[in-house]
Amino acid sequence: MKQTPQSITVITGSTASGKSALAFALAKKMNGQIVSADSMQIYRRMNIGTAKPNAEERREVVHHMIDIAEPWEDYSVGLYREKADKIIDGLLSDGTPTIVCGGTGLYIDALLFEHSFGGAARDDEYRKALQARAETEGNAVLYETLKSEDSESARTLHPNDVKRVIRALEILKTTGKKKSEQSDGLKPPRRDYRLFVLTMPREILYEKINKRVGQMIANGLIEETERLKAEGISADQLSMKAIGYAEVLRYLNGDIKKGDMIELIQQNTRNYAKRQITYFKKLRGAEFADAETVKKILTLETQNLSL
RNA sequence: GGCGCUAUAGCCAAGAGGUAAGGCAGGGGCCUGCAAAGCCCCGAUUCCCCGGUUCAAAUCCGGGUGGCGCCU
Repeated sequence: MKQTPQSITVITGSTASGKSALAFALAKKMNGQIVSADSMQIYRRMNIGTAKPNAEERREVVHHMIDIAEPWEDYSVGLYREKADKIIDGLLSDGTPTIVCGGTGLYIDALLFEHSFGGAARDDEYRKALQARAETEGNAVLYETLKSEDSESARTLHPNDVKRVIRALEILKTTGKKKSEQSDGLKPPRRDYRLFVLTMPREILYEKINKRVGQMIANGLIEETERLKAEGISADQLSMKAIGYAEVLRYLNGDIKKGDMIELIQQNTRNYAKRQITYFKKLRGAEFADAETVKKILTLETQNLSL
């Protein structure tokens, strides 16, 4: 992908890979703005655990797609793309350098490539019904149903991946069409982009993660979670499934000890980082490099651009 | 020094004459409106070492080594 004025720079990487700092430095230098691609930083009042840029940073550089939802709301990729798209189009139209930064692979995927998302919104009633059926009759039964109606989609899913089996059936019901028929196949790009994935040796990354979790606790993650809990936000809400919050909630309920809580957060974060990396590998056009290298590449390019 | 117990994967751990459960950590992967979620796959040709008994030993016997406990 060519770096044109109409092109966006995407900086991603696993948690603790240093992407936020790099994006910030870059935005400042280029006088650009940042569009976050993070499924948890969208929630207000969840600051410490999501490693959200602080007030100072947000004063210096405009950050979009942060604090746009309440912790009790159910956000989704579809909503994200809709809103982020408008912002990006706006920025590009008046020539503002646009930097997308975040670690939610699906969000970046949705921004960069065509996704029909089945053309169907959710149907909570139906989902609940199917969920109940899976629980009483077993995952296999539900899977067989999908198999008979949409064998194509069934083939790409595992019977135990109930969530997706349900979604495929949901699409079938609400649109009358098979999910497999609506898939976009090769997923053509929908924007000009330059996509960087920040890398670092696994052991170092894990060390950084472990350290950062300790920092979050010291910075008041427990207190922040207590405040959210006092607001009435419960563990089954999507926002509270976020790593850090989920474990602190268990600690506050007396289910686990503090030491175990910290270790659990660290471990879950490590596992998550691994999953993120797996996702990034399949993003087309991704360039993998360590933060220093990416910084050098981008610095050179922005200099060329301003000439 | 004597006596007792113990030794199985990076860690925890089942096993008790018939050909090495499981969990965790770790690794690989999937994903089209909950994605920090959800889901799938992968570790011991070998049980501390040496010898013996047996058709057959991680399992029984003897010796050695390490660990734990007790005694003097």
